[in-house]
Amino acid sequence: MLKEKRREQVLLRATEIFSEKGYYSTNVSDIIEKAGIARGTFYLYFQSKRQVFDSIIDTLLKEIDLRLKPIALEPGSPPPLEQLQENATRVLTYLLDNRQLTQILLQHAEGLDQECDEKLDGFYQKLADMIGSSLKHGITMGLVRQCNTRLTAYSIIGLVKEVIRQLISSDEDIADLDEVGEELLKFGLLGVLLTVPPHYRWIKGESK
Amino acid sequence: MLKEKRREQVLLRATEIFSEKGYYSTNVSDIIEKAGIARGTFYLYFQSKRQVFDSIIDTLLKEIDLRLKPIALEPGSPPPLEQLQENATRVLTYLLDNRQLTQILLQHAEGLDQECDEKLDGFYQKLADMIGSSLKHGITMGLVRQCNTRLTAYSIIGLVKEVIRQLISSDEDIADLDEVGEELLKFGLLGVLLTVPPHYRWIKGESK
Amino acid sequence: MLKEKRREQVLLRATEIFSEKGYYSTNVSDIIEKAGIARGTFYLYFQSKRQVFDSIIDTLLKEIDLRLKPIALEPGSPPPLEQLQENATRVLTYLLDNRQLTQILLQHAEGLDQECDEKLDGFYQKLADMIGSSLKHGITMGLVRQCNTRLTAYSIIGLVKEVIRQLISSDEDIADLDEVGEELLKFGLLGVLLTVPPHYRWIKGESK
Amino acid sequence: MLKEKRREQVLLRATEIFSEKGYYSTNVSDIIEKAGIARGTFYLYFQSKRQVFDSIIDTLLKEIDLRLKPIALEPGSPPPLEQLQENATRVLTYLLDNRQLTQILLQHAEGLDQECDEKLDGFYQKLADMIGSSLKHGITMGLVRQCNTRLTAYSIIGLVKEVIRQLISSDEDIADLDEVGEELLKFGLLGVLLTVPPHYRWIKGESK
DNA sequence: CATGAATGAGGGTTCATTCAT
DNA sequence: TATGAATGAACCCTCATTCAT
Repeated sequence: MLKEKRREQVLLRATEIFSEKGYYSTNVSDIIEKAGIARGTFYLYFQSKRQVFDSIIDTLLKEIDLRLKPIALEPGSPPPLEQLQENATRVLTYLLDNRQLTQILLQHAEGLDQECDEKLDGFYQKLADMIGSSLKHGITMGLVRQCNTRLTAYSIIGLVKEVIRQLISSDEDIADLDEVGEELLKFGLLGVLLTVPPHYRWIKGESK
Repeated sequence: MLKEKRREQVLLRATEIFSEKGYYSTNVSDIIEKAGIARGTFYLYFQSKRQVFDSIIDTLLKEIDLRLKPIALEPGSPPPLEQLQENATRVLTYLLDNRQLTQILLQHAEGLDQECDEKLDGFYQKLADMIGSSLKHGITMGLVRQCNTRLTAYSIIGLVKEVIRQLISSDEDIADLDEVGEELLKFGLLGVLLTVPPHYRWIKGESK
Repeated sequence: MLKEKRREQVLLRATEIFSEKGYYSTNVSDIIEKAGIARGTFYLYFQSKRQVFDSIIDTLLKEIDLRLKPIALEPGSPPPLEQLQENATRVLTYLLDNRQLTQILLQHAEGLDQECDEKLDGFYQKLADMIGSSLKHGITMGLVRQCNTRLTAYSIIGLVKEVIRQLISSDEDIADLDEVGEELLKFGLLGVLLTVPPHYRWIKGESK
Repeated sequence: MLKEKRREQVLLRATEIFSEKGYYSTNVSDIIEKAGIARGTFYLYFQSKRQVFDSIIDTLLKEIDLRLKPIALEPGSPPPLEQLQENATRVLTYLLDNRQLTQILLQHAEGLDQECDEKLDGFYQKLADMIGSSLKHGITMGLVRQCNTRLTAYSIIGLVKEVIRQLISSDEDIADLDEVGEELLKFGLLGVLLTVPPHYRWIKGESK
């Protein structure tokens, strides 16, 4: 449909500008100018400037969601870790293929206002739940060590977010995405230590 | 001096509001109302609304910096990991004791505009360098496994940022900060695996 | 075009107010109120209050310029003095037909700020050059007595400016513009003396 | 008296700034800073910023007035023209010795607002009356040709104002003030023509 | 559907003046 | 008398949104 196409056009242009300047520094004027439409036309397709931003965020979150398949635990399914990594790969590929969207998500959406924050919180919580479940399952299976799964899940999310932020902010094409993925995975799975110290409280004489 | 005290008062109030509503949604009117001063008085202490925000951020970054002592490597120094953890503890304690400041740093400063982003980038880069150096040193000493130190450093930063964000956004008093610290440390050091798998490519038949 | 017409409307109203109150005492509120437009509309047609003023001045100077035809010296041209007087008549008629503009030029533009002063200086300098050239030509032709042409040119300009200021400030319709013109001309050409005194230094025994 | 001295100091400094930036662009801050006094102190000596300006103008007009001696017509007095020129010399010397004051008078006072304009109008009118009387007397004595004395008086004032403006705006020290005076005088007395044309209507076939 | 002129609430900032010390 | 912190009215300008064409 033509209407849908036009709307898409505007969203595309708006994404460019939002990703560069953020929500508040982007004017409707910027958007309509770049989109080549009239002021009034803009309001035919969107109710407000804010709706454009929300639209972009919603689409993005949905796209990420689409790439997150629940970990199948039935016998015969691929190993859970493999499934987890496939999820990660799908999402990361999408994010790196859509840098402007990712930029908006990581730099401009967070802290925008309460409404937006709640939306993101919900999303990350869902993600954390998913990761947490996998961790719990891993623990049950004896693969994963005992840990606070919620905390660990958020650690993983934060770790990935920060690295993506870095990858994106530097304009360099990611030389070797696979290497990055492997590094992250190793870090998440193995930590930084070369060998696990023989006794656990090796740092200082902690009582706990 | 009295003048300094007044300024501090305004900064305190501004911090409250900025942390709640972010930079753009906060009006000078909000600040002066909450601070109980007249409009003109505000501009007696600050050149602009933006300067208030910058002042807050700069102070915060400086306070964090003060708590980051370079890792001493001389013989007789405490173990590097212990020093690293002490740094972390000092910073985290400060951040959790000043939730509003932390909220501003993590939620509202990032993506504010190019200038602010560059400031933060510089700060995190310095932090990453510090962590990276420690990692390199650990590798040399045979404590830390081979890894991309820069990537790993940013992973650690991101991990900590996200967990703090979570701790702060939930209004609950952190039940057991020590536990959180230990969990993070374990995750960073050991990863999530219970045992290191015997052969390295245990996930799927990767070519690399 | 409609847009141009609206702009003209605003300029007209602004001219009224500027001529009465000067630049600084005129508010944008005054202008939009008198023009019957909304605040935002004003900035649709002008970038700033200052631009309105500049626009008025620029147009005025251009209109004056249009009425100043260079003195033609080719054989067959009308006598230079006649051309000069025609220039003067054209300009004066315009100025007296547009009293508010003239008021702005003579009372409010001068001393507004450096930028405006430079603009006016440039204009008057050009005018002085034109008059100066005519004087030089007159001297060559034996019509005009030896004199400092630059000084004399500015004298003429000042003389005219002041008289116009007077004509305009009194609200009375100029009874007899022709008479005024002739008086000015006579004064400029003949001075005030009835007869040239036989010897030059007739006032007091000057050494020079 | 000390109080008077302090006040004088401030007026001096204010004169500097007003002459450079004009009334509206000069802040009380500028004045007190340059005068080295506190904000409150300023208002001990002056009721308002405007009063400072008025004070300056009033003093200036009074000083000029002091230098304008009425033309004595009693037998035995010096020739009126000589008296007139002495007046002019006294005033011009003062104005050129006090360039900043003159700058304020000629560039910034005119058009400031109605009140100030009326004050100046009054002053110039008085001046014009004085010159006009002399002219009338000259006519009676057969020295001066028939003319509209009021118009001619204002012509003379305007002529002098403009030339002074020029002399002052160029920072150059006036090389030869006497020469300027003589030029002006010649222009005023003789006009620009070398010889009076034999028949009066020499420009074009005017009916008058 | 499309346009773009018009709107006006609201924002940040300035600055002459006051007043408690 | 001298100070300078405090005041708040007023200013210019922006910009998301509306609406007549």
